[in-house]
This record gives sequence, C-alpha cells and structure tokens, in this order.
Amino acid sequence: MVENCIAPCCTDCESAWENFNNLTEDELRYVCENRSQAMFRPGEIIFKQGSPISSAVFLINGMGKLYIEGYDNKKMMIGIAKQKRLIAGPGTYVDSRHHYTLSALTDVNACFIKMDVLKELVLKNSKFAEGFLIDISKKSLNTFYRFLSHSQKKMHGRMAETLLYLANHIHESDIFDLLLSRQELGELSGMAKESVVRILKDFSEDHIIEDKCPHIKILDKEKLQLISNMG
Amino acid sequence: MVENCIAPCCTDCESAWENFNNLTEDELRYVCENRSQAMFRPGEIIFKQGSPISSAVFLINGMGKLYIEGYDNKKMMIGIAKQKRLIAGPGTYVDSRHHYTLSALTDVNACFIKMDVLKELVLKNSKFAEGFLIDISKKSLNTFYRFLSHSQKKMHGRMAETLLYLANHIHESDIFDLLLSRQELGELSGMAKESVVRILKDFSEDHIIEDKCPHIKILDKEKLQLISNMG
DNA sequence: AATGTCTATTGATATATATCAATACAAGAA
DNA sequence: TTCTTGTATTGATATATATCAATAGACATT
Repeated sequence: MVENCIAPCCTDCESAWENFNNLTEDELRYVCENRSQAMFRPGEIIFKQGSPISSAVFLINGMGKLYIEGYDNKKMMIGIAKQKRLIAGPGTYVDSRHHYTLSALTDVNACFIKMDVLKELVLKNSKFAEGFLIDISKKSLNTFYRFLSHSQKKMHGRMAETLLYLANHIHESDIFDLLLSRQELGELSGMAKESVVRILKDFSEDHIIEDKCPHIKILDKEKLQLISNMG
Repeated sequence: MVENCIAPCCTDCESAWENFNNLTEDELRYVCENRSQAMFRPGEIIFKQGSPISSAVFLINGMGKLYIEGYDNKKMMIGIAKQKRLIAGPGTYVDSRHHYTLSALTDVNACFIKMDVLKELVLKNSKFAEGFLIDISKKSLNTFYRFLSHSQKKMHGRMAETLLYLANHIHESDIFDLLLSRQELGELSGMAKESVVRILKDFSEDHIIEDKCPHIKILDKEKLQLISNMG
C-alpha cells in the first residue's frame, strides 16, 4: 500500500509542473531531494486556510477542491486542483499563510516540495522565476474573470460557465462523472444548492445537457457557451 | 506647462515603486533612460482594456481608476490607482494585453517604463524578480478578498468596506473629498447607484459618516469596521 | 426488511437588490 | 438671469435569488 505510491524522481515525473523544465538537472535533483509524499482519502484536508505554507503541493494523481471558508460559515470554491499544477497560493510571497483550504475529492497522491527550496531556486534561476511569475499571473487573471462573471452574470450564465470549466479544463471531455455534490456545485458557481438543481433541470429540459445524477453529458455545447457569454 | 512636469531621474523619484530599491544604480539608470512621461486630464484614458502592454505605468501624481468593461456595458471598478504602485496588470506575463482600463480621475502625471526593460531586469536581477512576485501576489490576494466580500457580504457590508478602503488606502485620512460619483462608487462596491445613495443616507442617519456630497467624514470607524466584517 | 442518515428535488415564500420613473439640485453656457 | 445638462435623491415596483419546509431517493447499518 505504501511502497507503490512513491513516484519516480521529479526528473521523469509525468505530473510535474511545467516550470520545472526551466531548471537544470542539478537543480531538479535538488528539488527531488526535498520532497515528500502522502496519500489522502476523499474528504480529507491536505492543507488548511490560515496554516503556514511550508511546502508547495502537487497532485500526482486524483483531484481536490480549493475553497475559502468565508463569513457565516459559507464556503466559496475557487476551483478544482489536479496534476501538473502548482498549488501554493498567493500567500507564498506575502505572509506565508494559506489563504484557502485544499481537500481531496478522490483518492489523492500528493507531492510536497519545500517552499524554501523553490524560493531559493527563484533567486538562483531567473528563468524559473519568470515561470513562477507566469504561473501566478495566469491564476490571477483567472480569478479576475471569475470575479467579473460572478458580479455580472445571472445564475444560468454562471452555471453554464461552470459546466464548461469542468468539461474543458478539469475532465477534458464533454461526458464526465461529477465529483461535486449540488451543494459544492453551488459553492463553485456562487448560488444556493436548490438553484443548482433547478438550473440543471432547466438545462436538461432544453436538451443542453443530460444529467443522470453523477453522470453529466454535454449535448449542446454551443448553446451552453452562448448562455455562458451572458445568459 | 510642459517643462515643469518632467520628474527627476528615477534615482530620486519620490513616487517610485518600492521594488526599484532592489536594482543597482546602473540598472536604475537604465530604467530611467527608457521612460517617458505624459499628462492626463480627468476622464482621459491612460490605457485601454484589450490594448497591448508596451509599458508599465506609474502615477507620479494624481489618481486614476482601474476598471473592467464587462458584459452589457457594465463596468466593474477594480480600484483606485495612485503613486508608488506598479500598474501593469496580470496580462504582463500572460498575453501582453491590458485586461482593464486606466483612466484619470484627477490631473495625472504618468510615467511610462518600457515593459521589455522591466522583463529584462527580472531575468538579470533575481531580487527584482522576487519583488515583482511579491507585488503580483499581494494584488492577487487583494482581488481574492474583494471577490469573497462581493460574493458573501450584503450591500451595507460592501459599502462599509469600500469607505474603509478609500479612507485607509487611498486618501489615508478619515476626512476626504470623494473623487467618485455615486455611479462609480457603485461600480467599485458592486451595486446600483441608487443603492449607494440609500446606504450612504443610512450611514449618515446613524451618524457613522457625515456626507456633504463630495465631502466625506468618517465619524464612527469602529462601527463601520463592524458593518464591513459582515453587515 | 427495517432504520437512519445523507443528499436531491420540489414548491411556497421571503428578501435583497435592481430597475424604472419622477423630481430636485448643482454647475456651466448663453 | 435663464436655460441646459448631468448627477443625486426619493419612492414605487419588478425580479432574481435565497431561504424554508416538506418529501423523495439513495445508500449504508443493523
């Protein structure tokens, strides 16, 4: 159970962060020496909002959800975490605190790399630093547009957008099994769980999607895109 | 009119970005050689959403507003721009496009520094790169919390927060002259202009603020903070 | 099979907030 | 001064969306 989850050295890890390509062989080996792994079961918390950031996290396999615990016990889901993506959070270079929680949605094999090591490499290798900047910038831009859509789109538009996000970026297929409950789908798209149910029903009745509970099939992607672009 | 707006070299510019402290004298001189300046009148656009990012912008004096032009001609104001802050936007390292518009709220003296030069320095000087990372991270974190508050707070809470933002971060005083119309205040706090009027009236009647139209005086900051923390 | 515990679904209702419309006010232009 | 134009204010109304409450399924446990 334990031994078969040890990933090979970062050098040939298939789930590695793109930016590691900017490191020299020696530097990558250094990263490798400063990593550790752990397995998580669905529902388990990998890191918690407020706690100090000691390591960057990468999911070797499985998926997780990133969410902020806000006012009044309400959760706001930021997105789904999966392999190949740095999960460190904007606090890394600000206050070394996690500003959101990561919990496992499936069985997760997670790799932890000491943040000090990555920060050291940022100072040593400027291409790596640039890669870091690109990564943070992309995420920042995403947040922006999510913010915009939450502020200006109505519920149907947001739900369409969410479904497209899941299909295009997470499952990379128009047919997928939903990892999220209606409650969680609401936290991701910014609405009450009852509204999620009603809107998914609307979409089903209009033959835009087929929804056999955890099973989702996007039938009319153009229409979904149209609704997302301001429904 | 023209000559008196030429700022001294960045070396002793009072409005300079903090991160320029990480540059050597030579590097700073290099920055200085690649800058230009321009004056703007209230309402004029300094750079426009969608246009290519050729330069980073710094306001030597005056203030501007940053806003996204979203769906349905609705604007979403991101914040107020003022001196000492890098205004480059998250597109810098992604697609070299501006993702929001900057327009002048007052007379503005703006300094433009070629983005290529800054990017070159990021690669040359790792401390500078780190400073850049810190800057972007802070902004990203801000966006996050604004997003959270817009999603979860009610109008009174958001307006309280906005007033505290203006007092603490922009005007740095509890008494200030509002640069924004009710419409713009609505774009900043995410509500209709009529709602802005009604809430400011509520706050006035409760003696939390004094509002003699462009004049604002915060009378009860604790209460305002309380409302902001989930009113 | 019976029981308990979740989550999903549905309908009824409440509430926050936007929109619409009318008026008042302020600042410039003639 | 009067006129014009834009913003601010106020009240009435519409609408999106949340909340509440009840029921129905699904799945595990006994």
